[in-house]
Amino acid sequence: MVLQKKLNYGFNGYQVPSIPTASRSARGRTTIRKKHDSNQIQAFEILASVAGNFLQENESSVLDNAASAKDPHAFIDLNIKHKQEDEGGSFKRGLFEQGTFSGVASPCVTGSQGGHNSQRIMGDSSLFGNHLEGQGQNVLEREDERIIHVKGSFDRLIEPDRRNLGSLPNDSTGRKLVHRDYDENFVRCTQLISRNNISGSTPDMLKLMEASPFTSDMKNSRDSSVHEDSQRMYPFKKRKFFTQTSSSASDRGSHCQGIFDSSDTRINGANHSAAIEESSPMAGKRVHPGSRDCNVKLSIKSFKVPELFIDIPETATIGSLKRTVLEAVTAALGDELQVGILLQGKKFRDESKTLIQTGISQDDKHHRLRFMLEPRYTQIAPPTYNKDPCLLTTGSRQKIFRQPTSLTLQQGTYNVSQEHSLTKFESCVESDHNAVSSLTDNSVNNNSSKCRTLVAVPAVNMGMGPLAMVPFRHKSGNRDFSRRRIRRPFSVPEVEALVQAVEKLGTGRWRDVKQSAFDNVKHRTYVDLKDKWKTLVHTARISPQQRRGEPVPQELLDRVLIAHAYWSQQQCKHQLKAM
DNA sequence: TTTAGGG
DNA sequence: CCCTAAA
Repeated sequence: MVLQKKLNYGFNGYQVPSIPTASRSARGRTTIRKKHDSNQIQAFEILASVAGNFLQENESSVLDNAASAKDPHAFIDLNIKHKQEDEGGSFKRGLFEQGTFSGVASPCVTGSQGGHNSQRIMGDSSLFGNHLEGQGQNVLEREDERIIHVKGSFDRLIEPDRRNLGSLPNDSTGRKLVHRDYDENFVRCTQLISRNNISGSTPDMLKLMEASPFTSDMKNSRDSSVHEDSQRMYPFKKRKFFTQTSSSASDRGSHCQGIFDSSDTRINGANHSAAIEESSPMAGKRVHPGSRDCNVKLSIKSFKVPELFIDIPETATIGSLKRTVLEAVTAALGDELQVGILLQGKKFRDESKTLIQTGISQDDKHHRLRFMLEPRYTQIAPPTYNKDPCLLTTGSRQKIFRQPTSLTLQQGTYNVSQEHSLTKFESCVESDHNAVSSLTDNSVNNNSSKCRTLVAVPAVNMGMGPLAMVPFRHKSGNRDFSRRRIRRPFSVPEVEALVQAVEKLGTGRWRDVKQSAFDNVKHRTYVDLKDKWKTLVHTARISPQQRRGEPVPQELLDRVLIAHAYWSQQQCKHQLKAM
């Protein structure tokens, strides 16, 4: 029942320090528990070197350079961008100063939300996704086994959601079509393996990034599951403490929860670009004294995670796999991490020095800039964010607690025939064609014109400094967090069903509409349907050229307008009667 | 919980 | 899609 085949994934990611242990509860659930004495974080290093303007001048050398790294454990690809100060898209150093590490973990591109005090950091999961997807076929191939081990590079266990494990179906027979919904995916992650066991199979990250196997190999796969969420992002959304204990979305119960700090933080992202920006109070202070016209932009393009073992049912979707991995990565990064700076092998402690003063910003390939992830000294005063971007830290203001997610996989044969009636969806196997289209717009912030890249070379495998032993999470308590649901564009058949239902029931009875046409579609809530109708009406009113996504047949849009007009009128009549 | 709307 | 005030 449990795996035998191990799939190797090259996660571009951090070497994740903390290693919780997994255990099984009586109910067979896998839970994550911190090992008593491994409740610590191993510091690890990311070695980087300034490599000049390669993005522009010699990108291939960068790739080669990085690719030649022998130690797969941790290398990080950084961009340093010199950018003329311009109000529009200037880099905000805030992130580095305040440093949500999660933002680093997920290559981030964020647009500053003008006028918002809150930060919205969109992290990118595609980085993981591409790799996973690239080998996702392997997963799909394993149909004879219930569980598949996914071996990545990650020093950490992932924990499934305890809440829904119980719902893991034992049997797929006799089930009717089910949605392949993340929320129904069950993922079990149990053990981890030595970090050294990379099997040499850890794909070169950079190459993967270039090749993006998923897009090339999976694109034509018949199994839409391969497509599923290929380009999706999994933003984390922070919740306000003490508010909203439940969500209206019915299918969110199994989402992992956690807590972010009180600022509104989002993680989201774009493909492989790793520009990191942040809108924050710090944004206004980004000008370095003495170098006010030249910012150094650092962006972590990629990173590798040592090893990760996941037990995952073969019936799990690629999407759930991705999510699991992402979950693990983000969870592992958690809080309590900070980044130390090593310059030429020595820890650089003077945070007041500027990049220029330290030479980091210079076009110098010999600086050997390193970053070191390390536990945060709890007894240490919070880093001074305002001073120097050299220290990335999760910072006290940016606590991000995460809990492993639970993905329950509704086992069941995924029926390709996609039987659906116009009025009732019992199976929704969309292939999300249009999800792809929205992704071209990444790396927006990569103004490569003045971009330098720090090529990370593999870190010397050590990093067990004195800081290595620190409780991973000594602060327990509120960990509630939920993530934004994945985007699931409505397919045409769904739209048709919706239209038909609304034609029949009207626009004010979304619960009935849901029940009528989407009763078995768990990921479509009545709110979703209502929202979709709203957008449909809007879509129908705008010119076809302005429409995006999978085109909805004009005929349907016409019906939308008609139905909308009709029911609006009915509503008016009712209101008049009531008066 | 649903509805209705703004974000 | 999310968040929420209202119903």
